[in-house]
Amino acid sequence: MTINVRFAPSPTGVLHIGSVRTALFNWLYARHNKGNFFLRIEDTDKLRSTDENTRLIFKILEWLKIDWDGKPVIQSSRIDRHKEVAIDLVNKGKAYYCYCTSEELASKKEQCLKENKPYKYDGKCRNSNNNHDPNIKPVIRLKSELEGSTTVNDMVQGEVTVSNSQLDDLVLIRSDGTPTYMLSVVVDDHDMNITHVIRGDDHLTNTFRQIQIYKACGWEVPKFGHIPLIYGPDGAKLSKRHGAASAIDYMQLGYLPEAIANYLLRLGWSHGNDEIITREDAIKWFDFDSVGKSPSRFDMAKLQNLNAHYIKERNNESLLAYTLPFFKCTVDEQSKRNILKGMNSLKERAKTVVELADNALIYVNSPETYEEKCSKYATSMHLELLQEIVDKLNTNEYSTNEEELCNSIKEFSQSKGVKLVEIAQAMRGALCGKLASPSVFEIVSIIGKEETIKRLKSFIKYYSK
RNA sequence: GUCUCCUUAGUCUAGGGGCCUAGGACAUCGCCCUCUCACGGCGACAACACGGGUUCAAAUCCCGUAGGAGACGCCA
Repeated sequence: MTINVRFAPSPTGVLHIGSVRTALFNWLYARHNKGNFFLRIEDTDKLRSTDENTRLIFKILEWLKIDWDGKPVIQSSRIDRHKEVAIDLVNKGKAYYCYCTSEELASKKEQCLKENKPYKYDGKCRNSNNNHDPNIKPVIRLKSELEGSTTVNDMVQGEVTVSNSQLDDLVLIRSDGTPTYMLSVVVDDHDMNITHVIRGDDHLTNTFRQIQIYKACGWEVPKFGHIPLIYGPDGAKLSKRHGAASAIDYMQLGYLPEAIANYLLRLGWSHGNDEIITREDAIKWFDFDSVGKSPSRFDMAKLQNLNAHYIKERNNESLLAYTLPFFKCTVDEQSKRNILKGMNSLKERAKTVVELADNALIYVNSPETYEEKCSKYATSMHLELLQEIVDKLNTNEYSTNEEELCNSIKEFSQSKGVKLVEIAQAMRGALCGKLASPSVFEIVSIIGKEETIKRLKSFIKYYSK
């Protein structure tokens, strides 16, 4: 039997990072089992759904290389089918028209709240379809089972049973004639031949209601896997105030898709002590036995660590290409070549590509400003030393070969009785405008004699005033 | 409130009666390397929510308690 799974986000908001993990788990499960991974856009809430959000869903999945099979199903295009199923259920006596108004129900609900009783639709219209106001547009409700219990054998949560007395007659079709989410998911999952419904565990209790719809329709109930949610560092729902909740934010923050995927995979799933997991291994190893039941918190520090790892792992050319859009200025061809030359050193200093682009600026422009701390290495002594280096560079006494220059400057510092760090830091300030960077000798070797002299002179001039 | 689920260091987790003096990773701290910042290497700190059982033996099984989360819409 072919395994069919689906990812069914609704474009009513920006794609949440937790949803991305749901997509990942679905995708991994499908690929592991050589099944299909379908995509369905649940856009039936037309008021809140936007095309922009839909576009972003595709963009992020593509970015993460989570590819889907076939064409995405647009739920709103299937409304007629959903209605048809509901009408059919009414005809079979499995559902009924309910003429209770929202106001009426709201007051009943309030009453229950006051009395501290759990609210449930009382089933007023279930058996009495007479004497209703013809002006009222009815909803269609499912006649759910009153007795017994419903059990889900969940791939993650295990066996979970709920008494049917907890469930009420849910609305299938709203009074405006549109189908509800509960109906739509069930019909679509059935029609799409979904064999395994893998989603966030906020849907676990919905599942019991949905199973009743399956049963009423006489359809086979798929397998379910409800994965725990992801929370923010404080245990509350992950949101903007924790840094970022939407997947697109992480893209813009300079995280690599492979880092996000690896991080998300390890949140709630594990394979022994493995931390860095390739796509291939993830597909090979992924299963629901190793998905934990407890919710996890999002930890930026660990994501950063993983991101730093994947930055180092990327080859320099592809990393540069990926980083280019993150530069705040244009990067000409010569600068690109220089960045590439210094990339090995740049790589190990960056936790995000935003940082990488920032640090790579030394190969694009001369420093525009000097960090306050630079003044510590701009005393008259430092400036004199730098001037001597400028002169020796000018007369070619010093070469710009990294190793040779390093040796020369070391000798120079010894002859002057000055610690190497004093000279190196002064040079760093002059070359970078700040006191943290790759090796100054490497920088000189990359930007070359002219540029080096220019930057040293500017520094001397700036601090001579 | 009702129902459902969860609980190993700050965080992600391994573990499924004896291999546990509880393992790994991130974070933190220290040392080494060192032209700065990083990388890397070495090391340290740090957890079985609590209370009862069952058993020769419990992080592991059972029952309570506490805490947390989710659901209870004509939202999805």
